[in-house]
Amino acid sequence: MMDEEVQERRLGFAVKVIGRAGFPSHDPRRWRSGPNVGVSIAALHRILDYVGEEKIRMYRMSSDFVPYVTHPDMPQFHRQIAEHADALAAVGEHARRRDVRLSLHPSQYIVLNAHDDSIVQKSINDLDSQAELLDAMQQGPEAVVVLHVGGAYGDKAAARDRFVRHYARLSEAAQRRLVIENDEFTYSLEDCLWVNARIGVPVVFDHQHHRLNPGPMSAAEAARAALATWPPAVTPKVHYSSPRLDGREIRRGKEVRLEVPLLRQHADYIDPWTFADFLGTLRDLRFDVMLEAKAKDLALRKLRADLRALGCADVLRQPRAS
DNA sequence: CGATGTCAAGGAATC
DNA sequence: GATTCCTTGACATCG
Repeated sequence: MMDEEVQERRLGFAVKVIGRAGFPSHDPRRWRSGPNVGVSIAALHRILDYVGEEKIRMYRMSSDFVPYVTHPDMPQFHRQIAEHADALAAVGEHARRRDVRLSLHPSQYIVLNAHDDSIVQKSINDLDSQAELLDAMQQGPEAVVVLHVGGAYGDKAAARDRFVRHYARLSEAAQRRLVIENDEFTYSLEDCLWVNARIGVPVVFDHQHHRLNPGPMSAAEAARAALATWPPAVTPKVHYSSPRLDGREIRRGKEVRLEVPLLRQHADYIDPWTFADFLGTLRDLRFDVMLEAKAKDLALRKLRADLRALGCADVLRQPRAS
């Protein structure tokens, strides 16, 4: 029966618990109040208890988990990971005990392929720190740091080359943890595969980004190509979201138009039919699915319930590890 | 106490 | 060159 559990695909959600009150993701206080990773660790223990109850086995931690840890003007915060090594190892053990796969996704300000070297160096410091955190939590190779390739700066090929060059400056830990994700505007899945071919960094397939910024491959083909970039011993993962369908009406005299950009945003919940169709094309492959929906853990719980109600919960089953 | 302003950070589109 | 959006919530401060 252990084997049956292993056959269930992991579904995950990002950062914020909204299905229950009183589960902050980290210590959110401003620097004047002396925020500390110890508070974030206590918060994560609570979240792990919650996801354990809900049988959720994947969770993206807040990228602000260690407050101000790389802030250039605040060296007093820079040693938190070393100072809390024991507590970090303990919370990491808690996650492993519950079989919860952890990940991190640095914010939009982390741009490894920037022109400005001060931005590059700040980004490297942040990525090194995020990898150091997962190492301190003694997580296996499935705990990855997910990053977009970055800006285009009017010359995508040159910017892509810069990503490859700057990657070499990351710490060993950051290089080992880093994976890249296709984005909705600039770097398509093909671009990510190009980077993978150069430096071996695995690719997270983001379904909605692929639909918004597609190449020649269908979603299923693109997902297969991305999944193949992962080492055989590491379960890959993909990102899945549904578009916001409501629109804000803008009235100008008699004319009424709808704001289209909302479509690029994440919906509150996941459309179970399109989700099931997509997973149905990949039944033979092992991978986890990170859901990106505004309703977070509630969206995950609702998706599971919806798939059961619609009779397609079998798409959450996957082949055994080989 | 409720309302408002603020938060470390970048890129790109728009004007 | 400057402004705004992206997107996010809750801290922090003010009235």
